[in-house]
Amino acid sequence: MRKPTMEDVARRAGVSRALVSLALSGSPKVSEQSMKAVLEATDELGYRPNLMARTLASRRAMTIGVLLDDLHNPFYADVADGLLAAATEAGYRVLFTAGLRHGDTQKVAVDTLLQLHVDGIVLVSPRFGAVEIEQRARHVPFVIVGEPLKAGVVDTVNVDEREAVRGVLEYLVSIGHTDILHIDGGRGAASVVRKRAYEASMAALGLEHRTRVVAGEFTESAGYEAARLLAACRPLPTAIFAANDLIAAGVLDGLEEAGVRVPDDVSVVGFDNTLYSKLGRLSLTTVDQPREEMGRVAVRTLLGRLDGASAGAQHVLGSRLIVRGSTAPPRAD
Amino acid sequence: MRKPTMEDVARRAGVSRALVSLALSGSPKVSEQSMKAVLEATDELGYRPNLMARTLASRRAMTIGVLLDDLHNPFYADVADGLLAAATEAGYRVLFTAGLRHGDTQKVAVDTLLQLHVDGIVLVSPRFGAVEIEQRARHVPFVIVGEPLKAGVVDTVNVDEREAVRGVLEYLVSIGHTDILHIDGGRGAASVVRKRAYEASMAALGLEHRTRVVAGEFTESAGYEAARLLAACRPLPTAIFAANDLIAAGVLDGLEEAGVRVPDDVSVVGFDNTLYSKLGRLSLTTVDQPREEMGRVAVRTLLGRLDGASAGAQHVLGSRLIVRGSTAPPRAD
DNA sequence: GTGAAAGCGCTAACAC
DNA sequence: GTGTTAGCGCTTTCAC
Repeated sequence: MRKPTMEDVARRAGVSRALVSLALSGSPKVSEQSMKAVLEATDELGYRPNLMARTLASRRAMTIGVLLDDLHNPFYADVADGLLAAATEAGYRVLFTAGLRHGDTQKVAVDTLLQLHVDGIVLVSPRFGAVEIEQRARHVPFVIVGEPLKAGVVDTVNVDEREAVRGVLEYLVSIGHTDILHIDGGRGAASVVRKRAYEASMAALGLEHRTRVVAGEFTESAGYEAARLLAACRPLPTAIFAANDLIAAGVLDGLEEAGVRVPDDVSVVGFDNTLYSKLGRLSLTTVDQPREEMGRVAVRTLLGRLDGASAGAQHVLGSRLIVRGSTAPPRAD
Repeated sequence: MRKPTMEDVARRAGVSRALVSLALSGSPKVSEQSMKAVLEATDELGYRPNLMARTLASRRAMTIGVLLDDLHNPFYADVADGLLAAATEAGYRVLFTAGLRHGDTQKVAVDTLLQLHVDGIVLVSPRFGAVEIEQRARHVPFVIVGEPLKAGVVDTVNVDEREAVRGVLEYLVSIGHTDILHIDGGRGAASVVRKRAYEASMAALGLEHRTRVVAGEFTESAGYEAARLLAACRPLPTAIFAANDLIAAGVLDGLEEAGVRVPDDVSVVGFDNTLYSKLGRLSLTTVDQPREEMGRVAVRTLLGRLDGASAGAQHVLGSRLIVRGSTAPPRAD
């Protein structure tokens, strides 16, 4: 069960190691005969070049490492598609890591990538802070997606969250809402940005006194819990702005169970335009981010860095509000 | 931007390379003083041991490679959680790869894993055949999850799909359905197994003449399309058994748009008990697989192989039917 | 065209 | 306790 090495291939093909190396990298200065012998030996033995040895010797891994925050959230799947497509086109491999949903395992996952000495690292919505990121970004280019950092040593790819959130609130106000509550996504930076944007927009719209935030987490069950609690309080808000679609989906669930109708009694807005928001009878008003494109831009940025570009680029892509069936003017009572 | 090596650390700490190696692996025979010097040098330089070099020298990667079929399907996220948890407990890292949703990129993804010379590989619902798998499993242990192969050189982890499908059909028949249509998931083996099981169960229940299969794919949009087509045909089946929850969710969507009510006009059953089936107003009758446990068993099996166990184990875990609101007795007309 | 030899960053024997 | 040495499997000059 010992894995065949280039030495084995060379012996079997009756040539030297160096020639095998040349042959496999498609060098033009290998005779047809040798080429054929090498290729034959290669697949008779089921030989695969050892990427570690190759990387060590050539000092290029041709690999991009990606940390995905949460495999449960389809948002990341689309970003991953974009990453994968762009990397593949450029001849790079992609290796994904993830932490467990709870706890502090994401940093460990990134360290794996770091230790693998991949050529560059993309963090998709990491749940740890700028300090820890920057201290890791000393020797390899980092691109952060979906986490609005005050970039310096890293590059970032985001939508303008403040503008997106303001768009949501302006829309809700335009159809008559004033009592708009926010369910946030926890202590992560992404959540904090949305919460701050909510607060700022409420203030800008003259609704500072109506500002209400319920603490949540980026999961469906957090939304469900929040909704169950809210449903028991009077007065109900006339609209709920959830920090993402998963939360919003949970909210719809919880409200329905409590006999609160959407959008008749309460309007609900999500964020991300994931599959969830379109699914089944959900029809969720939400904010669309160009997820795949974010992945592609991240890879392009990384490759740029590898080509010598300096760090600190901040790519801001456009988002748009998608109005569906979960929002309506408030009841006139 | 050159990455610091163990040599750099050694120089800075004023000791030899070997001692750094010992210190970092926590050997007890390193003086406190040296230990301190090494640790200091290590984080002043931001040093990370090069996993490639380490693996090359020690011939153990302490890493498990995992191919995930589709990041969009939350089923795999749960399996991944189980894999990650079990591997971490055992001191192994996990590296994930994925192919693009369409095309032939999965094999490339597995080849990356192979070339990395990870200690073992888990394939979660791979979309390529036994031949290609076995030819890759010559030099490293493989465990296949969610793909019922006639194992030999690989191990497998599955639920008894035939039994699960029969359970679905027996339930539907028991509440009065006889006209039960199946939407399949494409040409992959997993889909074929479910389709065959559907056909066999229909026959066993004396409903051979009612057997009807619509070709699909494991996506929501495939379900949606199928439903739109079906809705235009008369007579409608009284029940639809979709090959997974994504398809079923799409079916619900498509039927609703066409004015067909569920479960009043048609009952719908999915497969996987993913988040989708519980979400929002979906309430889908479905089959629950112990997803996380499947991941854990896969890792345990792999570690067993690494410990010298022979290949060919076939783990069959239990599944159960979850009845929710998308099924009811057919209308009496 | 082809082979010999050095070296990528590390571990593991083995000396001292 | 600490340093020396020989590889791990490969790429990459540089001769021939």
